[in-house]
Amino acid sequence: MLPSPFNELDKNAYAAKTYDEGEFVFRQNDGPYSIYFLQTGIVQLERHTAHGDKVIIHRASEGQTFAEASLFSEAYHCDAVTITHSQIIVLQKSAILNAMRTNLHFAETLTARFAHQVQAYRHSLEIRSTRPAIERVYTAIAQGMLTSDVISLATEIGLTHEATYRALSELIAAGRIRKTARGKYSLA
Amino acid sequence: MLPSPFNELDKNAYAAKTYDEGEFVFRQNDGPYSIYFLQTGIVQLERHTAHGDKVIIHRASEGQTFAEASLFSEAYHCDAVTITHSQIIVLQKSAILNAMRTNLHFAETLTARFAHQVQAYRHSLEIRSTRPAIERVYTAIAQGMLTSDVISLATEIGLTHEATYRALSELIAAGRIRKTARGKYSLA
DNA sequence: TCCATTATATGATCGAAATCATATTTGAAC
DNA sequence: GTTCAAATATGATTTCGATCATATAATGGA
Repeated sequence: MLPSPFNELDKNAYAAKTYDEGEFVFRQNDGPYSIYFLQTGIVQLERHTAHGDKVIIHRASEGQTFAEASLFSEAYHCDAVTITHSQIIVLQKSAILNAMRTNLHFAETLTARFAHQVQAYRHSLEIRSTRPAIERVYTAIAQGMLTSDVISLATEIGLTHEATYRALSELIAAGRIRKTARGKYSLA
Repeated sequence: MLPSPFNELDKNAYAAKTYDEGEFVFRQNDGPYSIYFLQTGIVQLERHTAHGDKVIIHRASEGQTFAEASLFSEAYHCDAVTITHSQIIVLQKSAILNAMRTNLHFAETLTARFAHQVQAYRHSLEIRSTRPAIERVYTAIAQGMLTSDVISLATEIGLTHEATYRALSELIAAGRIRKTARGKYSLA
């Protein structure tokens, strides 16, 4: 349920909590006390500038952890607000830091998790910079990114699903991919 | 010169190397032996699919490290090719893993580095998804992202410099920002 | 089984940003 | 001081993808 290495933590190192839409999970300059695993829902991380402008830093979605960097800072640097009703596992910062210091395997697995996330985000940025859309979709198919449905893929690569469906049609017409089933495609 | 915590490594844990344009820094399925700090130049990470398509995973630019995730894998999963003549510091994987296991401070600083990179990439993805361009540029200015020149900012936020200059003009016309000097702007 | 919802798919239109072009300003190099 | 390159800036045009619309097929629940 919890992603590795957090599943190795002692049970009392974390607790499940539910939040209504619009609740604050934490506030800028608070704590930081915890990092978070979002089981269901959406949480938005926002910062307020000196001029009062709201800046959205990140939108966390289901299955993601957030506020990891607060493990290494003296305060949260943004607000976290639930956009929908959300179920969140709250992981004690102190417990994680302690596990990092006393459990070499935990420490290494956590570092690996972050390193792989860096890799994945770089990849995401790269594919989102691929233009035009037809090449972006082709690249995504070539990499086997169409694992669930086309709409999810579209979101992942930063296109509307309409643009993605159109690109898929054009790729078929050009003989570059084949349709193997409804919503399933493979390279020609 | 080397970003923290790599500057704490023993001198013989790394070595500077120069590569001509088009040279391979490493190849898919090799090693992995090392991670890399790119001092000057551009390095492209590419993968080849079963169908022979080249997929660009990431373009590393000056001042960045790359292939960090290979610390935790049994082989490089892509090729690294220099796009321009490049100066690279090659850091021994074994030395880094050793430092992680024997030096708690090194381990924690490395984990923090990755966590902060995750945070930065999430932020980058978020701002790049901000539409229209004028709001993206405003958000960037509000966050103080214009630290060097407009062209660099444009690249950072995923716009052409023309679009960025135009957005800046419109923001001035709308009274939302002020021009403080050539190429310098602040919130109105 | 029927109904509601979601995914798939394509058509039409529009607008935003890329592209191409050009001028000016500035700073660095010689 | 002059030259050259790079950054700043704006204009004209085009194109790509977003948006809005609509239809069908599949899926899950009552």
